[in-house]
Amino acid sequence: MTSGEPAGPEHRVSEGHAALAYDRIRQAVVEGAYGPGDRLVEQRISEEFSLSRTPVREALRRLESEGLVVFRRNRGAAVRSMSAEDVRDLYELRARLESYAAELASVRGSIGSCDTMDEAAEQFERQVDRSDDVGIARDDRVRALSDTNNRFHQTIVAAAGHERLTQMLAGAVDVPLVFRALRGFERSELQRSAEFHRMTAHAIRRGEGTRAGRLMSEHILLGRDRLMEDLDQNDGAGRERE
Amino acid sequence: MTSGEPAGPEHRVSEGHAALAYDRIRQAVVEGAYGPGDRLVEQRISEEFSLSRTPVREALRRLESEGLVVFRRNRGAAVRSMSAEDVRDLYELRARLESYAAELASVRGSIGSCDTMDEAAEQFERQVDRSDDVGIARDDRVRALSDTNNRFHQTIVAAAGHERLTQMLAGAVDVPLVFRALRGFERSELQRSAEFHRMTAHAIRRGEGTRAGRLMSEHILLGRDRLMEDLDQNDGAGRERE
DNA sequence: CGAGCCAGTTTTGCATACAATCTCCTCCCG
DNA sequence: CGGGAGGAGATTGTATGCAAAACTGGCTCG
Repeated sequence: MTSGEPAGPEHRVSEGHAALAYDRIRQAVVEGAYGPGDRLVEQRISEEFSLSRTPVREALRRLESEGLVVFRRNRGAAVRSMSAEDVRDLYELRARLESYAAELASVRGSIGSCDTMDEAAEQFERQVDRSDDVGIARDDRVRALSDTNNRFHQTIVAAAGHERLTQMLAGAVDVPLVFRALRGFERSELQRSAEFHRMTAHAIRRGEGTRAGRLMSEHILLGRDRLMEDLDQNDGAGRERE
Repeated sequence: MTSGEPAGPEHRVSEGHAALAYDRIRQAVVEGAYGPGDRLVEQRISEEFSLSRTPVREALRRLESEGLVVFRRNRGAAVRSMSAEDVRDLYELRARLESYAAELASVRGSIGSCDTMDEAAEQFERQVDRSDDVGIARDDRVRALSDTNNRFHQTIVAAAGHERLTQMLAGAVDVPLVFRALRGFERSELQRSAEFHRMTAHAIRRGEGTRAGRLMSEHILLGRDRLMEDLDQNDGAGRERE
């Protein structure tokens, strides 16, 4: 191992340095610490994390395969920037994939996964109800909401029991955008999302795959519509070069 | 560059060693030179291609993200082996994605892409008609058929103009299986495929997205059914361990 | 005779070194 | 004063070295 971890065996590297770099870069991109178009220079990142370039490079290529960053030959990685059309397309793709996942979960899901799903839906609802609390910083509330939302969706995807689909959804759910969308939601919109979560979960539990799929699709497309308004207002064209 | 290229500037490395390794490993996997479960040892492969391990490793991770190989921590890469259920699931996923692509192509496709599509469909048909020729080795015929088939499908995907979808289909179309499926097709089944190609192309050209999507889906699911019979007969359970 | 364990080998995962390419800035010439 | 050649610095792409982890085989001990 390198120097730099003086004492403390609690610094687990159990998943390897590449996975660690992946997690941290991903989080930075998701939360917007690196904005669209920003270059991700291997040397700088590796110094930032006290690693060599090798695992950083590996992490970047993995993020590329998930669509979060783009590579250009001899120019390295940069955070992907998307036009409004790209966002629209991506959300429709996601809607179809998660709709499929919901259908499968209706057929294959276990009781346990249904319980987890319900639990996440209820927690989401509680967090929405408490969304007026001034005790917590807005960003922290959004982050908690985002985590719970992800947990709900991921539970369904896992219940579908389709490895390839799971892998693809990791690349189709543009987490930076979901984060941003949740941030811009009004309370009533959050409540509507919670409603869709409940309805979808209910359909899945009853094994009504087609309805579950349609609800999920509609849920995601509603989110898309709201996000598109946001993008139109704030970014104008939403196009960033380089 | 390394030694080993004494004379001749024609040895273009224009795309980089990693891309070269990617192409060659991929081809080996697709055509079955490496079978499911075979380990892909970095050292051996790099010697085989006269490269260092670095680009080979990068190529392997890329193939992993496309689902052709699997990695296990500290155990490296192996060709992915799939159960019959996995194959069934994968084909349904592909059917949905390509169905979406066909819908989009109906709306967004240019005249030029329609022409390319028709041309590929016609070539496929001609190759099917000539599939009795004894002048050509069976494997070469299948390879040509596979190439043309890929060209048809990829033209539609390209016409959809959805970058992310394109990327995903690269990982959802399990080329080894498609190759194998075509290999097992009877002449009548090939003719039916050609028929579906024509019908789908027609629907796309007329802008009837829903029909195009359904035809594409049915086309792919028919291929799946045929392949599943094959797998059931030849592999028994189709499960291979380590 | 079988289970467990220890050493040797293989292979991965990470670090580092080096060469090729790109970028950008300067400087010279028209 | 503008534009292009060229060189310095920055950054990627590839090669290689090394330590840790996993597999293999044989040995001991029950």
